[in-house]
Amino acid sequence: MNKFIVPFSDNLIFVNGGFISTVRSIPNYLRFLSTSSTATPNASTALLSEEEEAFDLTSHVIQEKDYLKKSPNGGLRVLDLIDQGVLEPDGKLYNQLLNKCTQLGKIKEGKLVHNHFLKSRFKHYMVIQNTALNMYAKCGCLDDARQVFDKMPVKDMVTWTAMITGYSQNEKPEEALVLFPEMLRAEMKPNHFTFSSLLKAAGARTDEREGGQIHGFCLKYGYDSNVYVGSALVELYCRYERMNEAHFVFDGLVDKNEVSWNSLIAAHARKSEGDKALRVFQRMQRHDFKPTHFTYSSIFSACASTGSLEQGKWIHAHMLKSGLKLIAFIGNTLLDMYAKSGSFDDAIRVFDRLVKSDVVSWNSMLTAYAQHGLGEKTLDHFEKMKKTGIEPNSVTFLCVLTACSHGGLLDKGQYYFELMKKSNIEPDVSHYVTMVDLLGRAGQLDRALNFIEELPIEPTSAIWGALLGACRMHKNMELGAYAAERVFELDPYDSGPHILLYNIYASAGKWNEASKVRKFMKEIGVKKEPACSWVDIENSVHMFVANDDNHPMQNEINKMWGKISEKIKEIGYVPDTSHVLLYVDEQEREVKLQYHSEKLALAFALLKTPPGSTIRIKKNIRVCGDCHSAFKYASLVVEREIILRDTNRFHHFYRGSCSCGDYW
DNA sequence: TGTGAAGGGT
Repeated sequence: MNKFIVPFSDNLIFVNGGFISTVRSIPNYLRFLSTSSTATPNASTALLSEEEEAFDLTSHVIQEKDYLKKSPNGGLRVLDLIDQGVLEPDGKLYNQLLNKCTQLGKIKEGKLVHNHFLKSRFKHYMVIQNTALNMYAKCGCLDDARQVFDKMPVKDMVTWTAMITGYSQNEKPEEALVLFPEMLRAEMKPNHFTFSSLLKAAGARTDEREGGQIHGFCLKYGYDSNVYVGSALVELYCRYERMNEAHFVFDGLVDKNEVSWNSLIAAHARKSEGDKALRVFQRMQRHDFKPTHFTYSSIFSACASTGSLEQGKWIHAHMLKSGLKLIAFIGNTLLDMYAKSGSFDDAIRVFDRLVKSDVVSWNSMLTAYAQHGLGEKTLDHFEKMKKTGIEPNSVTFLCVLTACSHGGLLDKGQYYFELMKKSNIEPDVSHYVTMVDLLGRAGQLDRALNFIEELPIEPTSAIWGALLGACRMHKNMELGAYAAERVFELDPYDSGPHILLYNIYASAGKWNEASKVRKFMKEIGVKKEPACSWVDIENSVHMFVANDDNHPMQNEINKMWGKISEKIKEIGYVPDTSHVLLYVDEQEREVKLQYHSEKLALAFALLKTPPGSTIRIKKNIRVCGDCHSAFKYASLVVEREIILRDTNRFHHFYRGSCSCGDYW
């Protein structure tokens, strides 16, 4: 493991892993700051809404000043009372008022209080100036905060830190980092507050040297063992996706708290490392730390990404026992986990039990309906949402349009696209892609092309890709080739469009053209992602790749599929060999079909799960037409519900039919 | 009387 080297001079800056660079003076440090900037969300006011409803500046002051009880008016009555000479203000009062405005995000009132303060005899009080600066920064008014900062003739360490924090928390990491050397030049000594904000800022940028340098300063000033700074360091290395370093810093922390644990769990969740996230979660409890909203939110998100339904259910039970309320903060990820793992009914139950839902909860539910092919139900849900007064946003409309596209609801899709524009929500690329998909799937290929040509933006590869997909579906070779060319001009290295074009040619028997596509792919070095399926059995994931016969139970799997195949043929299944897009004879095509990864996964699941239980399979590409047909018959023969999640949506096979109504 | 770190939907 690498050691951290402590710099003992301002002229030397070291980072994790050893010496990176020598900086002779502080201005040189600035050269390390590149210009790109990445955003970090700030959710500090997430749980304030109930208190906000009860906003009343006066009532806040009343608690401490009895004579104000006689003044029933709220809001800025306090300022009037000062003007009328009824109330003699002191510095503490201005601070209280400014802080209350900060806490409730009441910037308009805050500005009035600030202006009043500037006319008062306390206007030179640095502490109150700091409070005002902090108020502007917390409310996202960075220009106002900066104005306060620039006008302050005397600044202390809190002034500098509040400004740095303001930038850090408002997605201006570069500005935060630039201020640090200035602060040092002004001979201010940074403290643990300064470092936690600087580390957050550094974590939002791509140049890892910056974070390393700040880490060096933390060590130099002796703040690395502070619990806030330590957690920020863990988070920094998580943001850089350097998990070994993150664990190394974490293990070295004498003082850990929930935040340090949550950072690690969230980072593994972001990287879709569900098993690692779960391991940290279990360790956290062994060390007697209580999981918080953040912990559960991350854990459910990790389970959603890996489709670990059983583990997710176990943690859900754990959460219920802990007594934490099902607020949107956790509920939305829990809902998403159930939806993504195919437990649609559980997703609805979570939604219905949410203590307070927000626009994300509604959008998540809309997504769940849309992905399960329930077009009309998605639209009902959307109408219900509007009645509750929750404002739809651009994601809401994307969910609605996706539902229309997947459900074949052409007219309704067009209606909602217009409604979106009328609601002053500007469509973005994702909406345009969905509209092309909607028109294309419905077979309106010319209209889809027309739509693209009239777009107010330059069409992207995703937009042309949607048209290409539709051409594959409707076997339109000429337009497909045209769309493919546009995609290749914009993004030649994505394998998907090449495969689509190959499939268009191959399914039409145009083997010369098809082989040209293969040749072109080889020339530019694009490789086809192998098709694979997963099935989760007894807490372990089993993966199957098409035509792969390396599984230890391969013989049993083949025998099982052989049995199923015979039975489904008896009731009408006919292998559709047009889905084997290889230049091979008919008999070999049928053999190829039976080794499709989803069929192998299904046969294995039938061997390993009790009769009657639901089978859940995941696939990395769209299900093929033959497998879709075979699964419908299989669900009848084996009397099981089979849920298949592919890249686009869910298919629920039950009693011989599929929830998608064969439209996908 | 003032300053800090952790989560989510297509």
